[in-house]
Amino acid sequence: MATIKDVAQAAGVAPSTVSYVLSGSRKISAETRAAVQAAVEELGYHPNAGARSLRSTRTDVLALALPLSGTGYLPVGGRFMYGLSEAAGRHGYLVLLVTPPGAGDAGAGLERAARSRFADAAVLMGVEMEDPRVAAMRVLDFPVALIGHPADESAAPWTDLDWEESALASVRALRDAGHRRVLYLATVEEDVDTRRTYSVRGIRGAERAAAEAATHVDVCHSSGDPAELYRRLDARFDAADPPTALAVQHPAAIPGILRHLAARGIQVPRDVSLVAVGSFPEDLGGLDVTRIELPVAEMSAAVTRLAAEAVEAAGDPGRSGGPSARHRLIPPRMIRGSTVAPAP
Amino acid sequence: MATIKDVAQAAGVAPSTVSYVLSGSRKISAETRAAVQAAVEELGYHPNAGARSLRSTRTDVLALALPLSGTGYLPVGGRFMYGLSEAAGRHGYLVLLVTPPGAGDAGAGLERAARSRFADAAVLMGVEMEDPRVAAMRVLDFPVALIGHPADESAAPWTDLDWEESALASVRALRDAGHRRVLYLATVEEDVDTRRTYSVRGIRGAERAAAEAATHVDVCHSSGDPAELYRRLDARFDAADPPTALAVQHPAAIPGILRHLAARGIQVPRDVSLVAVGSFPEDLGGLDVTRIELPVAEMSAAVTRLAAEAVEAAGDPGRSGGPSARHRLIPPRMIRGSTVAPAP
DNA sequence: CTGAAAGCGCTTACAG
DNA sequence: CTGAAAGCGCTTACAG
Repeated sequence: MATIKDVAQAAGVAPSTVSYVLSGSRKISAETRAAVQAAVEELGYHPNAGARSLRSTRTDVLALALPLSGTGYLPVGGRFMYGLSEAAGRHGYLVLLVTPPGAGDAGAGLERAARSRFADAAVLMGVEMEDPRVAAMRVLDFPVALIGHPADESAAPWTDLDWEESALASVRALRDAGHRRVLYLATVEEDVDTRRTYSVRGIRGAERAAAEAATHVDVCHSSGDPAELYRRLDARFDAADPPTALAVQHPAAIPGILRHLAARGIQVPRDVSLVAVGSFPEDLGGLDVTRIELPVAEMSAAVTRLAAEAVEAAGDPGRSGGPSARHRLIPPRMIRGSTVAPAP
Repeated sequence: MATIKDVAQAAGVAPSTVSYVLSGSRKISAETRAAVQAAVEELGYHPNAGARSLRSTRTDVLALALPLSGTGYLPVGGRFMYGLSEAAGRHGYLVLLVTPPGAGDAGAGLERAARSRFADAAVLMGVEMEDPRVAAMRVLDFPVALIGHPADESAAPWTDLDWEESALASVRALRDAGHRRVLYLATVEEDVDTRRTYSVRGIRGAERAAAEAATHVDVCHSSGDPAELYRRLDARFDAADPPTALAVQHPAAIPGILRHLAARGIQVPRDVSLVAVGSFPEDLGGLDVTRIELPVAEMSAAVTRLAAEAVEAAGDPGRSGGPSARHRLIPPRMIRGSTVAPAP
């Protein structure tokens, strides 16, 4: 593989000059620059990543800390990996996947990635309200940006869909259609239990909706086990006062829910209205569901920008006064489908 | 961040001794080793990745070349990212995502990753029958392993589900249930057109099934646009001799297909039987579909092993005689669900 | 069984 | 406008 020396020799200049041409951090005569660029092209030269990072302490890599799999949001993980890889690429970053450790200690793989300087910053997925990884990275003085809206908004830069407003808007849309008994199906309970930000904030929004209006909102946790989920639904629909509408923050379950309800003779939207909270079109099996979509591309772009800023800030001296805690909270956008009808 | 010098100082030994303790490539007295390990622990030392790779030409990173998104297999990408990250982790590797370039030149991002030595080897997804990335990486002498069964089986090490046998087995299962007119719904046509290995081989299997037996097999390409897909289905079901069974290699479309057929009064399995070729349970919206599952964990483990071997081989001298072209072709395993019934 | 030293390929003050 | 030189943090022959 060609090194900077090879390029320098081919161009008839010093290695340092090649470096300056490539970084653009010094004025170079047009002649010299052209010669160097020709040599670079000719030799297919790309600077060695290890040498560059050793010297400059920049790797041009973002570590993406994956959430534990096995939750109801598995498909989401894949979307963010794609989305972040693309957004990061536009900023000149590559994305390194960091799988969560088997047990206990939050951020073992992440900590290794940080301490070994595999990356310049970490992007955290599956963020919890009080996420231990944030503190762990702060100790290491390692920049982070979160996909998730943590309890302490100034703990680290973050971006998220406004799940609280999303849940609220979903219930309101059903209320405005005349529904007075709404079942809010939250995320799977593992996510609730670990206090994932989207779980907690979605439920919070549902509870706010319950408090504000003439609509009764029953909050029920979903389950990764369809049979268990259907039992919970049945309990509600067997009750004296069954819901007339559903807001569902577990979009992957929606096709199955519709099938289960249909088997009970319950049609959407004839008998029950439905809104999906934070979904992709693909989650819905081609159904034209009224929904709030998860803006993955926008969130990926935002978190990349925040991470890049955090990297810059870590280099600067003016940063010592604590994290700047910029964030981007994305308001919900409702997409009207055909699953909301006036209450019977 | 602690360096090897800090550890050496704390342990009262030379830096080289620390290195030897960590690599295990030299006999070290128990005393010395204990002192070094204590210092490593104490300081939370992790060797700098850049320095290590600069010196040893090992990065402990695998580059995962992503397929273009937007195909019918988007969810699959996410599964492999998770699966590979986990499998790679067990072999001591981290996974770096490499997004395909916007246009033309196959492997620009990949080529950069290879030339800059961001990784020790590349794992290719979305492999085409004659994949230009394989040749590109060979020129660079960069090890690869493929998730996909290429035309030239000895071009590079690879693993794949045996899609040809999978399609064959699916049609045979339907034939054995008495079906004589089977519609094979292949992958989305973009994948067929780019000659993705799973597309081509799935169709090949369907055609073999057509040739071998008293069953008529109609091969139809799927579409990422549901409306278009349903038009194609309608054309078949409106024909004089409509199919009595479907084998579907586009699992994400199955919930929608069932809904569309139901709207036409066609019930599964009463009127039409169905087999899914290469799916995940989640693709199927909780339906108990008779299917051949895509063994992501097994494939991830296999491709990791192949990549690791390719890295070793690249270091060895005995390798110059061309690629060893090991592979692992995984036979289909049929999971019986409730969507296959005797032919009417 | 352990250490001193060279050098991997860069970047960036220092010098002119 | 350009170059010679130091050094980032490791690994690994070389030496004892």
